[in-house]
Amino acid sequence: MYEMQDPSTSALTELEDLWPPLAVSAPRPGAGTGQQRRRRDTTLTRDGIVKTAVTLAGAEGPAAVNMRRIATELGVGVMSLYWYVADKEQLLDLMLDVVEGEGGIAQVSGDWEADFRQIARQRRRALLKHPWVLQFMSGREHVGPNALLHIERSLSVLDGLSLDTRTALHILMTIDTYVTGSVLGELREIRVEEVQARAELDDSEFAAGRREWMERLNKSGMFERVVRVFAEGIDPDAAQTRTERFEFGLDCVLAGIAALVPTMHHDSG
Amino acid sequence: MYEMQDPSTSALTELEDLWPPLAVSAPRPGAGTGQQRRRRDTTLTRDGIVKTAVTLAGAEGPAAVNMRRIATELGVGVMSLYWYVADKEQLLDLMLDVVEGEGGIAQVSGDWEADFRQIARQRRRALLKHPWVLQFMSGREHVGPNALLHIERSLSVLDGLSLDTRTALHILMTIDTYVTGSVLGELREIRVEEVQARAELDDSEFAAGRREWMERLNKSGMFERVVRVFAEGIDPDAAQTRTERFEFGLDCVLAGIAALVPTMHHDSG
DNA sequence: GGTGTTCTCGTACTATGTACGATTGTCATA
DNA sequence: TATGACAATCGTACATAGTACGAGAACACC
Repeated sequence: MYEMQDPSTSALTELEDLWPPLAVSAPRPGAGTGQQRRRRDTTLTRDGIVKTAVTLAGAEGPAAVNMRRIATELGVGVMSLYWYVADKEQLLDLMLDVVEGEGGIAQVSGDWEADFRQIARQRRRALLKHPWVLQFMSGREHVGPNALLHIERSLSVLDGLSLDTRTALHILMTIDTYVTGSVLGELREIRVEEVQARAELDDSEFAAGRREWMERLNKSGMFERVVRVFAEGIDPDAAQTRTERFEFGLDCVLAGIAALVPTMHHDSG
Repeated sequence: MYEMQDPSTSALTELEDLWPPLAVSAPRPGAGTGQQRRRRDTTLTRDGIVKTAVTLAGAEGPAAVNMRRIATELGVGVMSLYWYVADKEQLLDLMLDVVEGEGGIAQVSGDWEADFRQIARQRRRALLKHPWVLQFMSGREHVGPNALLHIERSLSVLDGLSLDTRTALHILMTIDTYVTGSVLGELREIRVEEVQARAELDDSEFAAGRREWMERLNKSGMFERVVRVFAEGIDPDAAQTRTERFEFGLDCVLAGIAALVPTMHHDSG
């Protein structure tokens, strides 16, 4: 299933004051600084809470991320968490930014196409490693410090092309959009596969249901091509196929950008 | 805010038996067929429930979609819903497929690039019109009949290129991936804008907080380019910019595909 | 009227997030 | 060393979800 991991939240504390206003207010005065006040062996800290939440999400899925469970995991009372975290929303924001910062900062080689390919792959890897991220991300703003670092780094890749700012942003978001959407689809596929695998254990009924479904689709006459796709059978190496597909799409996007760069707005400077 | 709308769920009933097994089991025997049994003026039906839920989501956002509220809206007891719908998950699946079928089926012109552009735009429009869809979609499989129709139609666009099935699927998913990811980002932006607009009413504090934030970013020295982007100011016509950006990315994706088509695997037939 | 099926829904249980406020440990000062 | 202020902890309680259970009403057919 998932492997336990030890998320590095080191960057979290030092960048703490780079969060936008209203998003992640600092903990109550003096909280999290750790040292002076301690009454139990395991001092509670915001980082500790976030780290636990991330680990928990990775190990048992997003559903396990609830305040009571986190508190239990840390051996503290539920409401103690609220000293360090305004509410669950804020905790989720903090969790997301941990993942955002996980990959570290890639080197910029000067070849923007290669650089973007690298960045895109790394981001895909991170999102696949933490399937819960997209679940929590949908519908959140998320401009934590590590997300900003990601943007800054990506913008720097385009330095050589002297594009104007808006165009550069378009390019970034186009790529990021592709990666996000892609992983979203991949995770959906993976989940479906898991369901199938589980159902195929007592396969008779499931397989029969599925066959009957295909039958109905076929009879309706409206799904000629879809039926053909299904008939080709399940992919023996689905993961490999997904990677290929990702690379394929990435090729398309990058090739498209490369083709259009000459026609783009350039910096007037 | 949102406008009330009357989702056309007509296609829902006739396509009901095209759902995959395990996903959306039919309602209890004879339920939803409507006619014979009625005891109150407003006969409860599965379609009616789904339609109400969709309208509710559009009018008051995804948070308003809960069983008690839907029941109230229909003037029935909460548990009555469960005669027609296995659980909330199933209801969400049904809701998604309503939106999926909303745009109707586009004509296929023969120019695959133009056709895909059309399909992509239509899908974007649908997703922007129902912002709750992506919220509910993330992490669901969703292969309802209307989704299948969408796939079938898209596959038919590629008929002329005689690509092998897998490659054709790659292309579809690349485009769909782009659209999904794009709208995901757009909605996030829109939500942020709403928050800002609301906060700018009592602007002093918000503006100050924001200014201070930029200050901190600037001082850290790590966000040269990001700060420059922010400094350029907020977009006066954000919606227009988003459309431009969408079209820009779509151009990139399509251009990329066009460039790579000659190198792709083709049908052996 | 009797009987079985279809449909309705009140009640109650199980999560959840979190407001409130009592309580306790710690430090700076008197 | 005593004391007051503050940092931090957490038990209790409430509101809002989904939904299991099973009693009963309405209906069809005999």
